[in-house]
Amino acid sequence: MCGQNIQSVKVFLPQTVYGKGNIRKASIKKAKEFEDELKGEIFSEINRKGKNLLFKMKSGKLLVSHLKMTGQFIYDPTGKIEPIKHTRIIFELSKGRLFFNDIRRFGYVMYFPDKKSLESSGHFKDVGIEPLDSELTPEFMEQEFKKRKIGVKTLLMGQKVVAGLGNIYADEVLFAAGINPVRRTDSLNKKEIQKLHDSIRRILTEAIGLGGSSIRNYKLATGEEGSFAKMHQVYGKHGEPCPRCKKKLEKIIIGGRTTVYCKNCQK
DNA sequence: AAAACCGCCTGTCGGC
DNA sequence: TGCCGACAGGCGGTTT
Repeated sequence: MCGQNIQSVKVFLPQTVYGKGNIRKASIKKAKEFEDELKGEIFSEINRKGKNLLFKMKSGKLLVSHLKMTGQFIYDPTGKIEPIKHTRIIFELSKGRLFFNDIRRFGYVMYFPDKKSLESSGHFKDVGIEPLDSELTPEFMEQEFKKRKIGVKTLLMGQKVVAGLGNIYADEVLFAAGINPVRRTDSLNKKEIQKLHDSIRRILTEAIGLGGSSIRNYKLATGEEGSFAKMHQVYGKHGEPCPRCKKKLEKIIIGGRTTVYCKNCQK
């Protein structure tokens, strides 16, 4: 896909290309702007920051995308694949087409004219350190944990300190570390934070190796399914016996999200 | 100021 | 069989 020229762009769902905070202010004009600005551009590189995708054009123009729950990019070099009911954007390329599909309309693809405008937008101001980055040290975590009075799962789910953990991995990591998800971050001691840090590294590394979790049809870019779901210890298993102590796994709601943990093993 | 809560979305599934 | 409510969850915006 990189090196390809964009012949034309068609936005089918205008809210897909709105800026942060402008989702409600529907405007067809903005979609037209998006289409016009990208016409003739050439894809040069694709990167990732937390859960965001960053597409860079040869001219310096940028696209920032978040897939949220159900978004997907499909590149079809043959040009034979047809759009589906949930196709929100089509990029006509010099060779084939790129689709942005999204069933639930949470995802977006935002346009920025250059790096400076992206920076000044503050779009990434709440995206913290990558969980597998060597900069995410136990010492850094301890320092961040100390200055907050929120539950440890809430912190892991928010992206401000650690970027990229969602509901599945927050639950799995806390189980592995033996930490109760409602524990306040400022109550965790050095040893617990060390264990949490190690669990984050171990579980994410393993999950990536297995291609992720692929619950409910989520797939890899290749169309294959990840197999980490087989390794889940607690996610989606409330009512079942704890794999460690055999006591019943509990289900609670934290921040509106289902949380499964073992009352006995997670202190 | 910080933390908790709400709303956006549609497909799927269980219960009646 | 079909309807209908509950559920799935990232995270910005709003309320407490």
